[in-house]
Amino acid sequence: MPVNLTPNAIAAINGGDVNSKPLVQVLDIKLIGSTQERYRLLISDSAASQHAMLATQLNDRVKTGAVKKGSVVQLIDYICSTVQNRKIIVVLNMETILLDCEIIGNPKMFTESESTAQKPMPNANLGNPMRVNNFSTPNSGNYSTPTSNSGAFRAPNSSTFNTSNSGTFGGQNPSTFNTSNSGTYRAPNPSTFKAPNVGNDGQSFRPTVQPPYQPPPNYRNHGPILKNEAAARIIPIAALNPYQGRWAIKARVTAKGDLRRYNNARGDGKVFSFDLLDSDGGEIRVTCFNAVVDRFYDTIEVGKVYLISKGSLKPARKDFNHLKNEWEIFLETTSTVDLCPEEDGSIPRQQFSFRPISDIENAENNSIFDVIGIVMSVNPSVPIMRKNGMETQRRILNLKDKSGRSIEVTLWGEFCNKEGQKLQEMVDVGIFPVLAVKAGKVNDFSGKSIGTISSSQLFINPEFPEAHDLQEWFDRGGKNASVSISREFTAGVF
DNA sequence: CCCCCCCC
Repeated sequence: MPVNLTPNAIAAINGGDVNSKPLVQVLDIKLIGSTQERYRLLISDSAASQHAMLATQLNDRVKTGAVKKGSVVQLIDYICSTVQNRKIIVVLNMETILLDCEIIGNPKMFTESESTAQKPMPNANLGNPMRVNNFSTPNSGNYSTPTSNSGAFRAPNSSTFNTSNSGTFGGQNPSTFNTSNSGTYRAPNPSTFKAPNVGNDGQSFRPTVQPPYQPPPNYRNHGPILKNEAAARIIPIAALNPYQGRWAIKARVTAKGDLRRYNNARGDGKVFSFDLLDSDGGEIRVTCFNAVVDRFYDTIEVGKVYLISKGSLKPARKDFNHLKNEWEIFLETTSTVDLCPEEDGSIPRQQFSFRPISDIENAENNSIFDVIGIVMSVNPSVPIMRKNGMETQRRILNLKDKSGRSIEVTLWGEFCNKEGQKLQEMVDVGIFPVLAVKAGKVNDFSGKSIGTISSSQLFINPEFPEAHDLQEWFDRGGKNASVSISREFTAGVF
């Protein structure tokens, strides 16, 4: 991951700076000290390097592997002092931003002569002029077009798409739409399509590490701020780990699970989870229990962007969590969740990895798929009594794609009354809408079908290139030919 | 700390 170390940081610290919280890289770590165990680091700002003593309370960071050779760290509390006529940096507190990183730049050992010539350290981490951000388009919350829409969708302006190898930018450029080879692409925010085509010049990528999180104005200036409560830097979700002290992430909610109550040997309680995606494509599940549910459940809305900090990281249980992250965040009462009211076009609404329906034929039971197809028929919602005695809604529809296969899609719960209802109304008047299913779960009861789970999302007539291709295929005759891979062909109105 | 994702 690309990182910009703070330019001139070493010289600035030698010149007395104690406030800049620079990003530096750890080039080396040595255990020293005779009476007390102590670590000496060699730190670099990519141009200059210098030795630094680690405060002993941070020894565990080295021992647990939370910081190692190559790590990019943010110095939080530090001071340059002279020991035996040599200047040395003492690191009192720091955060690991990236655990592993190639050596950045070609740092040379810092010398005093440079210190006299030191320039003020630019506050490079407090803002990035390259950053393309903050489209003012309101947050629409979903891609769905209104029911009254004829089913036609507006093809996005092709000039805002980058169908070549845009991997260099990692999808960070909000105007970039990476549809290269893997079949994975990141659905841009709708506002992206209306944005001017800026930043494709190769100059506009921004470092992965983002500016420090500033608390909302109404929480500022409420008495003195303790030094260790200074704003945590926003880091990529992909860089989160349990050994990190303070962190903040800025991410969009891509899915929100229902509030569930449980009763087990440990007692009873309530729980809900939601899924996050950030501008670097990192994803992670967040879970809240009991009092924390009360605190955050109503705040969290799908499609909105939040600044989140002070949660704890636990290993993700892969059997219950399909997100690409080995960790899961548990929020606590001290955690903060702050809505970012301004739309951030750099964070996609979803990342898709569409697979042809024909692939599901041989897919493992319970595997998770993203599919996109044309809705051929929609059955009415029916109440289903669950084995635990709770009633829920079920609605089955039939989805067909260019692979020439169709499949039953089972909507559960609220999906029946929201998207399901809308889809039924469209099909009832002869419109065959495009439906994208994010994170559907494969079921193999008598043939294959796919069902919604709490992480699922449905998009009706989305403005994706795939949707456009599908519609064309459909109009050219795809409408009339397909083979179902589900147990019964849901004979519909076509 | 949950862990349900449902039905035939």
